Amino acid sequence: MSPGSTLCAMSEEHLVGRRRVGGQIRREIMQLILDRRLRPGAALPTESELMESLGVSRNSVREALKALQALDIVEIRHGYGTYVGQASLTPLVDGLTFRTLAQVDDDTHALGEILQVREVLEEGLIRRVAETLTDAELDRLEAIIVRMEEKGRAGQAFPEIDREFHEALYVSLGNELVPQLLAAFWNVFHRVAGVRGWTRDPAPVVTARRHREILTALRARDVAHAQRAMADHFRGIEARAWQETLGVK
Amino acid sequence: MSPGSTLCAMSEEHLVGRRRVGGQIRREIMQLILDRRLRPGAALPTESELMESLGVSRNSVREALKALQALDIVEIRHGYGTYVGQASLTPLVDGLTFRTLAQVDDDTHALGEILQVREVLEEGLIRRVAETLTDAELDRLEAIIVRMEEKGRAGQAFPEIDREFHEALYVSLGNELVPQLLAAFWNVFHRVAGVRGWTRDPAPVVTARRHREILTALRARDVAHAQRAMADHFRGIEARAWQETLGVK
DNA sequence: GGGGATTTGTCCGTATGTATC
DNA sequence: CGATACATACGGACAAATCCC
Repeated sequence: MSPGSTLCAMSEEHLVGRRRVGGQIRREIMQLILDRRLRPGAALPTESELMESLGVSRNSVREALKALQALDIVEIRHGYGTYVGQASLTPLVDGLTFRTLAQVDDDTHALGEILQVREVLEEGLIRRVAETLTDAELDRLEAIIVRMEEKGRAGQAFPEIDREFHEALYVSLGNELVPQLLAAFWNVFHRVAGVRGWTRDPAPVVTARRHREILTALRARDVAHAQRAMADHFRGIEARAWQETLGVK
Repeated sequence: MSPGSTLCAMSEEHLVGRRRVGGQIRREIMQLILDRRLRPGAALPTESELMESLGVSRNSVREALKALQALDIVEIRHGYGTYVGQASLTPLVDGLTFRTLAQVDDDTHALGEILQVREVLEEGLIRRVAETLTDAELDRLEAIIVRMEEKGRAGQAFPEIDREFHEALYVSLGNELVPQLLAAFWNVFHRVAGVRGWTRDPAPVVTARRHREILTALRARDVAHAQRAMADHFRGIEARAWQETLGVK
């Protein structure tokens, strides 16, 4: 396949002298990255070089780069250069956070939808890892839960440890997208919670116990039990969130 | 809570005369939408008005708007105005498509990860809807499958009908995020397949039969059967995709 | 259908801040 | 420290698209 044709069917020649439409320059820069096989972290041409090679002004190049930056497809370092980005799920987090916050009257519904997706995902995922988890991985989860319990006894919340647990749970899948998606949903939930001024977990000991329950089921290779424990965990999250919502109202 | 402080802790006064960093203007425009309770489709201030109210040049405003446009948070209509966008999952589709295409050597892995997430989601979702689907909804699914079978007998592929089926399957959940997420993954998969030049479904009759199997299980309220049928469906998709990949190699 | 007003799209030139060497 | 390369920002100008009268 000839370069320059995967993202856009229109060839370069047809654009000579004609004004580009929509996000044309954006797509051309993406195509440039693909054609040159640039990896995340690799340097892009400078703005001046892009101006010349694309035949557009600096402003147009910058607007396209800013759009690609918002998608985490490129990373711009002030005074240094532009580089290929990680194409992370940051735009998903930004979009979902904004959409949830925009539902000022009832964001409970939007948050509930995100929570339901997380629950469906984790319930299905834990079934898949329950049979393949090694003893070493179980021990790693054990260590994380011990830290949870310590924090819980001290009456402190542990959002980061919670996140770490769910991430460590699914490493054995070898699926890079899964932890990124879960982290994205987790971030949206906690960012919204932060903006809304919700208080920390009021009963960290209970939360730690729910995680312990999941690990116990996994050690026993009891898939059904693990799924139920995960579902209970989400019931707890829902209860906390909805209680806070009512409290604010 | 006072306006202008939910997305950014720094107050306006601290910015007077000081240069903004990173996506500051972007966040200020988002905050403006939130503060004014602007709904999707509502008109934003013009670029000139934003220049004045934010105290920055037109170029800076435009770069911020272009970034928000990439996130589908605003929609820009040439010669008309700027409007609040739908905050759809378009950026997720763009990002995942780019990331998959960037893995030139083996995109099988990246595509497989997306497929696995879709499978986990749909397997868990079908369990939830299996008990609540009404007869009317089952009849609607029936009608969709009939169209599939007609296309299949004619030897034609039916990607759009396939998508329609999976969307109709989960409307009873009342979760708006679910069909959007599934559609996003579906779009990434088929856009990559299109760029890679993969041929259409070689055996549409078989694909139609797998969908029929899902509906049969749902009519019988047989949750386990429905889950198995859905899993089989995905085995079929994987087989097709991997076969194509090997064929290209 | 025509014309004027409004708004976004593109471009140029210049000055400034920033990071690397 | 200076020199260089680069991104950031500003102001002005004109073109293109859309809407309204």
